[in-house]
Amino acid sequence: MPKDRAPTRIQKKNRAAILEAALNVFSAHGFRGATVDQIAAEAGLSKPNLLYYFPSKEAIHTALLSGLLDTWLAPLHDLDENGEPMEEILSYITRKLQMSRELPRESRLFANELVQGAPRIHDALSNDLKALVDQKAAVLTHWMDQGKIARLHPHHLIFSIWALTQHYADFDVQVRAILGDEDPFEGAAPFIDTLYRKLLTP
Amino acid sequence: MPKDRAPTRIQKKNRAAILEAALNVFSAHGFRGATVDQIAAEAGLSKPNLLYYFPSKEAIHTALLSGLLDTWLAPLHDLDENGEPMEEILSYITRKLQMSRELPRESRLFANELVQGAPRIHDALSNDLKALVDQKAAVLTHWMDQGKIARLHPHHLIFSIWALTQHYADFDVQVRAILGDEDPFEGAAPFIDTLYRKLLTP
DNA sequence: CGTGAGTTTGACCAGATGGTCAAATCAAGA
DNA sequence: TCTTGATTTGACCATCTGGTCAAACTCACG
Repeated sequence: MPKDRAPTRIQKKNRAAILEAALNVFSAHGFRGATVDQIAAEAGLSKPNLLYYFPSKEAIHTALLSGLLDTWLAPLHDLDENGEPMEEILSYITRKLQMSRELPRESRLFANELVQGAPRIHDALSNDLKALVDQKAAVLTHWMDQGKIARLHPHHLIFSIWALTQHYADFDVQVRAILGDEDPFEGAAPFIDTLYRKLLTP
Repeated sequence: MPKDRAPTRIQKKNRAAILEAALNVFSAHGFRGATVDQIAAEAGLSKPNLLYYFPSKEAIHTALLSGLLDTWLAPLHDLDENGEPMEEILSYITRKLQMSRELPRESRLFANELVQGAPRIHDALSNDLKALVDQKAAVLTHWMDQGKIARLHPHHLIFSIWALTQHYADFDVQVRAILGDEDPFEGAAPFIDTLYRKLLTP
């Protein structure tokens, strides 16, 4: 394992290649379904070489998840309590849907983890995520108190946004099997926009 | 393997125990993450004994999925084109949400399969499921033409119902981590009901 | 009972998989 | 160029896993 110094050119390149490959493989097959050989091959490294950069399969997975969690929650984080309520929420929704289109692997990585009980990120959920959601729920409640948006259960409002947007990334195969040639996001964007306009109008 | 005769008392009991155990294990760990030993142990059988009833791990999985698909789609199947539109749809939603509460393992079984690209049920999706959804989408469109419900993309309307209801089964850990003690379904039911009343009112 | 089909099991196997290690090779600064 | 740490690899290992098999056991029924 490399010492504690600044990462070399090669270290940077290989670590990045490994994480990129791991994202492909873990998101497509889940933790248990992914093999170190597969990740190594996709990263263009031999298995022992890969294990020179990360001590174990688990370590790769952990590095991936924690590295992506911030990216994943950024849109919610950006929800601005000083902005125009309806506009803020619709823009949050747009960004989430965009992430489902542009980062489906990340979405499925988390989906895989969650659907199997989140054995490796349970802490992050009940600490960091809960704190963030509670905070934003308070903002939503405040907007409701002001009569700016319809009164609804703020947590379930957030869940509904997650469900509606991530569905298109996580269950992509199903959506495409049913829609055929039609681009899922073409129809999803206006549908979801309409839905929340109607729902949130007081 | 037992002959082609009527199943004996023991066969019935053991097959049922195996499928029940398999549902537990597959829904919690996915196909690849589940082991035959685990299923056998949970069914109270030895591994060779289990493989006396099903020829392979794959066969158990297939039997489970195809056995449950009908159950899973029954609520949509029951959507009655001759019923009162709003009432029919809201009742469909209620039944779907109820399934998330009462049959979360089944939901996660399909979720696991779908999120990993549905390698084992791709055919069922683009044939049976697509046909059913297209047919019900036509019913929805008809109701929209009659002005009974708001005009929306029918397929995405169906997707939204799936997303909102199944979210509570598939991502149960996340929902509970955020809600704490609060019962997810207590809040979800009225939230979703309100949502669709607002959305569908012309 | 006795008997034949149905059921169960311990021992076993081959391949896959996560991980190790010493030796070989490479790269960059003195 | 030489040296030293960084990088890479082939060979190897223990364990896990899906699956097999022959032998043993049990059950239902004539």
